[in-house]
Amino acid sequence: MKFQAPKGVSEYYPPRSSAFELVRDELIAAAKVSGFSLIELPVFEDTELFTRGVGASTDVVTKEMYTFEDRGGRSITLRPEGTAGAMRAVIEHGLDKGQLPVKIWYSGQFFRAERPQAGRYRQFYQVGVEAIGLQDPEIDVEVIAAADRGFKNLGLKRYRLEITSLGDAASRSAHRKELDLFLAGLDLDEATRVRAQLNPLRLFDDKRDSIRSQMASAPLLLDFLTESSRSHFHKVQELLTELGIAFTINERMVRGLDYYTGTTFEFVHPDLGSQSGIGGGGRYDGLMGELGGADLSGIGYGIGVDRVLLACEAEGVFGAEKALDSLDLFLVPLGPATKRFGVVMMQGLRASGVKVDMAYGDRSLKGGMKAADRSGARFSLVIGDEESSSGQAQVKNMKTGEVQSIKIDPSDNYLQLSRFIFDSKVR
RNA sequence: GUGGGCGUAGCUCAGCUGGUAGAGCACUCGGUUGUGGUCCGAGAUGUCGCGGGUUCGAGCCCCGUCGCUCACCCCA
Repeated sequence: MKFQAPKGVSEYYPPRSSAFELVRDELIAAAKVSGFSLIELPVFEDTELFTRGVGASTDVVTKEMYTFEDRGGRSITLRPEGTAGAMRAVIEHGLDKGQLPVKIWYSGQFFRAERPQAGRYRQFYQVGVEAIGLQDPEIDVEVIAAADRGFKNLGLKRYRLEITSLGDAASRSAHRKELDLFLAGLDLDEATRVRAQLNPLRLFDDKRDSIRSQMASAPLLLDFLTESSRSHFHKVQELLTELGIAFTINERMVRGLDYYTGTTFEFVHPDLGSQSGIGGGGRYDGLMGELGGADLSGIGYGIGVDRVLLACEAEGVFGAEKALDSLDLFLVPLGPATKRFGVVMMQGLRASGVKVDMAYGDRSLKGGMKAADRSGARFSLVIGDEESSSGQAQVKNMKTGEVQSIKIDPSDNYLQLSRFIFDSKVR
């Protein structure tokens, strides 16, 4: 029996894992620099949290949740998204009773039992933020800008931001009335009609030509916004423009989770295959109340790290992958005695923060140098009997090939060598 | 849940109208005394996804099955 990873999971192993790590850390860094604090959450929750929070009619809840019974007979679900769990924690620990807004970020694995496809996995990785307790359009823009900053810092260029407003409850019910009337006159198959009853907005996102052409003349929610919704959305656009964040209005944008209201947005990338969304989010006015907390509004996003990685690779924003987290130094010992010398030396260097590894096994000099090359280390250093006894060695710059004599002295923790390496890093 | 494509060496794949398996990359060693990348030489590696059938003979044909993948529904 040969074991295989479960269907539809993404795994990252060297060398690509360092690219994944970089993407994740950059997205997190953007959240942190925007003033969000970490909230560390469980990957499973009470099933009802999601049926109530995400919405019982959504596809996520009806057919995509990993749900099981734990030993105490409780129904448990692996989290399919982050906001519901974050709100639960905020309410449970009374963060909503402190100073507002509450600004938190999270990251980790999420789970949806779907048929896998390019960029769509059953276990996927997300970095998200939530800002709770403010109605101002400024906070909408701040959240969007935080996501945008992450993408920009990674060097992405070809992504696009799409925004819309789902309005307040009055806007939506006015629109729904018109939309239901319109849909009643369409030629739809049974499954689609059922879907339309649960949430008619979903039909805007259908990719089938027969539906698309019929929906072309459907009444748009944006045309039904109340005065306050309209003005909020307008301010969001103004501020985005002022910040130089390009966007397009997608009046047909649909999100898969029921809790979204008002400002809603999605970042899309053209090079990912069918799943073009790399991140998205929006405002959720009723969610906190629905989950038993104070009736506060919030806004947040979730960014798919797996997809952003694909986007980065499609755009070629990384250089050689092995350079991403490459070693500073690679030691090539000759013979057993110098191997011991090398192990001791590495500990000394690591203590001062030098990233160092060495050739193990009994490799020839050529083999050792080859290993040094493959490791991607910036410098190599051969240690034989001569070096260990004289305390003098040649550091070789692996890129330029130039060598330099340097003192290696255990008693000062190889100070000269580590200095040399750090100095060369600055350049 | 529905539909398409594909399963041959670690990876990417070739294998003509059936005659019992190959390339490139990667890997290891070497090209005479201690310096990698290029070049040259040598070497190791496969239950040709699995099960059954047709045939003197199946990687190739047929049936089934499992897996991967892409797309639809939907979504990060």
